[in-house]
Formats: sequence, structure tokens, C-alpha cells
Amino acid sequence: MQYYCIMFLGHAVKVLRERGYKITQPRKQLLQVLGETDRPLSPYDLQRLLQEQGRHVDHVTIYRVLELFCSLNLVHKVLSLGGFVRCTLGDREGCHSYMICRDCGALQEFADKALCDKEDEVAESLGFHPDHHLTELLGVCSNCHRHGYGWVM
Amino acid sequence: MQYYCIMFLGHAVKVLRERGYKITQPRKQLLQVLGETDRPLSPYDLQRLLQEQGRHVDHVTIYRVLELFCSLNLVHKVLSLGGFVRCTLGDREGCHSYMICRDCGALQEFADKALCDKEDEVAESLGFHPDHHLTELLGVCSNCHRHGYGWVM
DNA sequence: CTTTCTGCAAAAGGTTTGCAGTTAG
DNA sequence: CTAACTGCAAACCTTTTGCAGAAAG
Repeated sequence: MQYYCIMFLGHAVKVLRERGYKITQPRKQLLQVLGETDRPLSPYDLQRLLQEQGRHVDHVTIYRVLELFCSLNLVHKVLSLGGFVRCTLGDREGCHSYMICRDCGALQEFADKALCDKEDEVAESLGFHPDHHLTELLGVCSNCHRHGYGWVM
Repeated sequence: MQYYCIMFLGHAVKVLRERGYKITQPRKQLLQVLGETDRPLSPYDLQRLLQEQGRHVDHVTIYRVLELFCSLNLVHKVLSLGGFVRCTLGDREGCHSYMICRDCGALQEFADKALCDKEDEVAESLGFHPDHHLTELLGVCSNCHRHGYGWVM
């Protein structure tokens, strides 16, 4: 996780620089927090977390920074939970897919070409021409599944 | 459409009665409005529409009625647009799927077993056990697609 | 007649806007 | 030094809560 966090931070800073955006304190701090978790967090969740580290960032700034990060595909907005997570994939357009664990709240992003194609196929067969897919699967991750059985027994 | 509206209203009233809920004025009026459109509408959209018909329904009531309708699977909440649409399918659990047209805003609900299975398959292959699928496809419906080409030429 | 439901008032929560002052490069 | 960015104040919109009165069955 520590490893991914550094990867994420490095990549994000690179993207910001390339596009001419400044590397400010609030942006760095938000990247830090987003890099450390795989749970979707709301703007106020993020503010609370920063607060606990003794860092005060205005909620308006958080909204604006998240909007920027989304536009650069550094984070995604997760609709079924209403929070933001760091993007863990490359710049594959169109087919964001997420699995979200009900127990631990962790989100795992994936991109599956075959699934995308199947979605297109079904839609086209109904006369629809999709250009964007939203797929969010709710359930239990392998970790929690194991522990879940443990509790019952 | 008129036909579907009556179907929807009849079915909804039956479900409410069966479960012991009262058929009140606000509930009837909301069913009416929801039955007449295939666009997702927000609580305040619905209030506005009723207002225009000279009917005053408090927004708190609208929230409470929509919550009830959702729990009875009479309407669905659409996350990518943040509105409510009438449910057009039977009580198939688990696999809600929607196609939403960017141009006209119309939503079409569908349930495709093969697509559901494919989603499960992909998730399971990544060690995840899904119990709920959220699939929303954004694009252009056949109607708007035709007219779209018309505009260009 | 009783239970359920609605409307109202108010609060709570989330999001957006404008502007003056600060900061990164 | 300058353009970009942040913080603050305030407005705005959405959603929730508690309670007294109305309405459905």
C-alpha cells in the first residue's frame, strides 16, 4: 500500500506539472490522503482526515481540487457510495468498473474488455448507442468473505 | 405511453393496497407524474411539475413517498443523473440495468441474464462476491441518433 | 374511530459563488 | 512579478426531523 501511495503521488504530480497546474500544499495533502486508502471518501471525510493530522484545508478548496483531479482522471467519483477514490488504472477511456466491499468499504477498480463489449452488444441490440459505461458491483471482497465465515463458526 | 401509464398506476395501486399502505392524494399524484414520463426526475422536479398542474405537495412528502415507492420497487433511483424513474420491469432482483440518452434524457430499463452472469464471472475471477449490480449506460437512443445525423447533414 | 399520512417549521448537510489576499513558479 | 490558487463569508440547494392536524379505510 505504501508503495502504491508513492506511485500514485508521483504520477499525479507529474500529470499536474505537465498540464501546467501548480503543486500546492492543499493538492499535495489531498493526494497524500487519497493515496493512502482504497475507500471512497467524501469531501468532508477528507477534510476530517486532514484535520486529524493537524492540517486545515477549507472545504471549498477540497471541492475545487477534487474537481480538478477528476478532470485529470487522477480520481474517480463513485456514485453508489458518493465518495472519491484514487484512480488505479491507466487512461483507459469509457469503461470504468468498480467492485465495492460492503464490509470493509474497500474499492477495487478494474477494466475488462469482454465485459465492456458485452455491455455494448446488449445495448446495441436494443437500439442504443452507449459512449460511457458505469458499472459498480457491490458485494464482499475475498478478505471479508474469509473472515465472514470465521464469525459464523 | 398513455397505455403504460395506466398499467403502471394500476400495478402500483395494487401493490400499495396489498401491503396495507393508503392510497392518498399525494401518492396518486406522484404515481401519475412518474407514469407519464421515462425521464428520471428529482424530488424538486416532481414538485415543480405538480405545481404546474395546480397541485401543491410538500417536498417532505415527496421525499417520503419516493422512499416508500423505492422500497416497493415501484420506482428506482438513478445514480448517474440523480433522479427517480418508474420501474418498468417485474420483480427481478439484483440486476437493474439502465440506458440513458444524453440528448432526450429518456431512460430505458432492461434486464439481461447473460450480462449479469458475465459481471459475476469477472468479479469472481478477481476474488469478489457481488450481490448487487449497478449498470448504467450513457449514450444516444435510436430516436436521437437518427435525428442527430439529420442535424449534421 | 384509529392509525397512517401530510404539511409546516426548522435544522442539518452538502455544494457553489464572489472576492480579497496569498503562494507557486 | 504575475497568474494561479486558497480561504473566508455567504448564499443556495438538498435532505432530514419532530410534531400537530388531516385523511384514508
